[in-house]
Parts: sequence; C-alpha cells; structure tokens
Amino acid sequence: MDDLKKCRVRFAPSPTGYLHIGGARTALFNWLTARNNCGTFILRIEDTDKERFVDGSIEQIMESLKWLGINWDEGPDCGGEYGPYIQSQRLEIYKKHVFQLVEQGDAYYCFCSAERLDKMREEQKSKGESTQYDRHCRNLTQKQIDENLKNNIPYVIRMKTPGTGNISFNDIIREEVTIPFENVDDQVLLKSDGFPTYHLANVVDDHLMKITIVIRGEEWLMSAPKHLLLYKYFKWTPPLFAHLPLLLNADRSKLSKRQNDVSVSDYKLKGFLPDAVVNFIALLGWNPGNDKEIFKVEEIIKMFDLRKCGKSGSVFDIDKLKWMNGLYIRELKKNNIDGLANLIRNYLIDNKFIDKDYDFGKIKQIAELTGNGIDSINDVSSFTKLLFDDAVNFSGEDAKTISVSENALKIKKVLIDELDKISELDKSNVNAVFKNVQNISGIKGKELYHIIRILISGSAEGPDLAGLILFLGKKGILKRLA
RNA sequence: GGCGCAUUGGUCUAGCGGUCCAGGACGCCGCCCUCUCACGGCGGAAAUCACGGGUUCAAAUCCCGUAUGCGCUACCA
Repeated sequence: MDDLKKCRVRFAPSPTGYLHIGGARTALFNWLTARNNCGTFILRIEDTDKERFVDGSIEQIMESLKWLGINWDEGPDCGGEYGPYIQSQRLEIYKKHVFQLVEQGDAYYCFCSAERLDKMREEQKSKGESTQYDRHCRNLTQKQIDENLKNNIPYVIRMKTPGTGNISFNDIIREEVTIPFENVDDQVLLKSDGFPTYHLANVVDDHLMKITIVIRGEEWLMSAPKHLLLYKYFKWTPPLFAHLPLLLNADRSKLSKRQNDVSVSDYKLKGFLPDAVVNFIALLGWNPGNDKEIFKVEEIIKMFDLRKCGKSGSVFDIDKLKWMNGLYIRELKKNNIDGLANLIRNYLIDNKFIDKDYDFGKIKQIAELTGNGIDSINDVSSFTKLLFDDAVNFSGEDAKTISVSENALKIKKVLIDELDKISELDKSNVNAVFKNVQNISGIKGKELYHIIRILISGSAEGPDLAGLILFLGKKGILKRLA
C-alpha cells in the first residue's frame, strides 16, 4: 500500500495520431493511481520515431485527455522540475547515458546493415529458430570499431543481454513473471539517426523523472526484462511495474479501427459524455469489488486500486457504453438542464439544424423533450425532422391511414378552429384548448391524443405530446395541420 | 516456430477452500407505468466456473498438464 503513496506516474504516448481509447484507459489508470495516492501524474511525449510522427497529434492527444478530465502536473505545456517532457528535446541526455553503458561494457557498437539483419532473420526463420540478433558485432576489437567509425559506417548501439538464465520480476497486476534470458534480444538502444529507441529513452526518462510506478499496456510485458537490465547497468532502483490487460474487439482481437471507433475524439464526435466514457473505461479491467457501476470521478479516484485490476483482456462493448451514456444524459437532464441544452445546441449548430442565434429557451425545451430518449447527444438528430420541419412526414401506412380517418378529420377541424381563437399556445391555455377539442369533437382519452400525435408528428411514436405541442406552438401546429 | 500472459452466461464482471447446484450489470424476452416510443419499476431465459488430472473431509477458488485466445518476437512504440 505504501509503495503507491506519493507515487510519480506517467502517461507516455507517441504522437502518431489521435489518442487511442486503449491509451486513454492507460492514461486514466495512471491518473487515478496518482490522484488517490497524493501522487504526481506526468505527461511525456515519446516522439523517438521520426517516421511515424504526425503533425498536430501532440495537441490532439492533450485535447482528448483534457476532454476526459485527465489533467497532468508536469508535461510539455506546463513544464516541471524534470523537463523537457518531449523526448526529441532530450537527445543529448540519452546519448550521454548510452555511451556510459558502452564504456562500462554493457552496450556495444553494431555496424550490421539492414540487409544483413534481414538475411539473418530469414535464415533463422527457415531453420525454425527464434529471430534474434546474432551478436555479430558484440566482440569487435577497439581497432575494428575505430576503423568502421573512421569510414563513417553507420552504427547503432546495442545492449548486452545475458542469453542464459531467467529473470523474474514482480508485477503489481500479474504478480511474479518469469522470462528466460534466452528470449531477450540484444536490443538496439541508440538508432543510427542518433535517436534513442523506446527502451533506452523510457528507462532513462523514468529514472530522471523519478517515476515510481510504470503503468502501461500488456504489450510491454515481454520487454520488461530489457528495462530491468538497463536499470541494473545504470545502478538505478527500478520502479514498480503494472502491465494492464488489453482492450479487445468483439472477436477478442486487439481493439482496432477496423471494428470499432478507436479514437477518443470519435467518441466526443458521436455525442458521448466524457464522464460516461471515463466511468465506462475505468470498469474495463477494474472494479471496486462490489456491485456498484455508476460513479462520479471523485468516487472512482477514492476507490481505485491497481491491485484490484484483472489480468485478462476486456471486449469493448459499445452497447454498454451507450446505456451508460444514456444514464449520464438523463442525470444531466435532471440536474443540469442548461448543460444538456448546451451540448444539444452545439450539436445542432455543428450540423446546421439551427444557427447561433436560435432561442436558448427553445433548446431547453428540446432537451426536456428528448433527454430521456437518447443515448448520445447525436441521437437528437432523430428528432430534428419532427422539431424543425413544418411538414408532417408520415412514418408508415398505419399513421397515414389514421390521419385521414373520420375522427382524425373531425379533430383536425376542431383543433384548427380552437387554435384560431387564441393568439399563442402556452402553458396557461393549452389544457383549455384540448379540453375544448375533446368536448366539441366528442372524442377523448387515448384515441384523442393518439390521433393528435399522428396529425402533428406523423408518427405513433415520439416524445411527450404535451411538451411537443408547446414546443411547436400555435404556428407550428397549424402549419402541420394544413 | 519460440517465449510470455490469460481463460466465470453473448459481453463487462463479483468470487480469493466450505455461506456458490455461482451474485451484479449490459444486451435479450415478458409484465407494470403510460396517448405512443422511450425512461422508470418488477420478473424471466441465459454459466456442466475452457477441458483433463491431482491436493483436500471439501475447489470456480490451490497444483500439474492439455486446448484455445491474445501479446511479444523491428534501427515501431
């Protein structure tokens, strides 16, 4: 327990595009661990792969994190004691460290060409061996090295790995993990372009930034021995490790773009609420040990415990997210109708259903009207025809038939007459108007309201009729009856 | 192929040797509420706890195998 107190944790994305929902969960679990242990949460950008760098993605990742409510204490934008927090700005630091390793004899120059490496792997594969660097350059003489350097032959720096024996380490989530060194490659630490690989930069930065717990995805589990080895070579105390299970597609493959929306911004765009997304992904691989499922963020922070995380991957069930999002929307409708109305307003404006001047009171009515029936903000689109079109579109044959029935024609006529008598339809007179329609037409109850609904909305289904009537107002209803 | 990790209803999960012929939630079905759809409430179907062996008086829970899935196996992270 005390191991986690005052921890320093970090989320270290690569700026290769948007923030992946799986990355968001890793960030969240780091953040939660920091927040419930009086710890510090650090954002570090791992842009050591120039090829995969995507312009603007640092900003996009930060924006997505902020949207989710995940804030950081140290990072590229706000600085901190251990900056810079962008790896491409720390190149000299990595170089210094890697050459220290070379001097110590824990790392070495490798001049092998890509072609040789490819060929080597092909041969290994054809022989059914595991593909690993054959340590061709591990024992070059100083003379050979100097020669190659003088001839400007490109090189990388590789770490030395033992090749035999086992390494065991403790993972907060997986407990003891044992990996044979036989499977740990002489990993490249410094690339020929002078950039570090993940392994070097990660270890150096985690140490320099005083990270105490590394919380990351399971895909890193097999490289943990390399990292532990580096800590040993540098004579540093390694942090604690926690390898999170992966998020999966419905077919249990790793969550991918092919089958799911995978970027946080997709979910924002689709009308999900950040609190709902956070609540949902927090429950993927973690739960408080009881039946509670709906939490305020503060509650999650209070209850969160890395040690209670599961070990197996979780399928990302969008249906459950939708349900949960619907719950949050209804909660918002109940407690903060203006908040809901604002979200709906933004959606309506973005999709050109209304312009910026549109009456906010009307939008609140829309929020009231639709708030119980939508699972995402974007679902209001299914009401826009009803709310903004003057014409009635009959949704089916039944509705059309009823709309021209004898009773419907009678109601229609009476209703038009009654509306003509008043200047505007509002809360004060709406009951009286419909009472009159009932008395004059002689039709009442279910039948009356059902027919009115069909006459003005074209459908047997829809939002609360009284609310709809008030929203459309006298003018709207008359246009629809015409 | 090698290595590692995992395995409770379709899905997310509770469970840490007896209280479990397995609890909650999503989804699905039915009933109630209601002018309708939804919301909400109530109820139901759905798991031989992957399989096979142990250990134990007793196992979903501990151990060992097998199967399956996933991950890693790059000068990508």
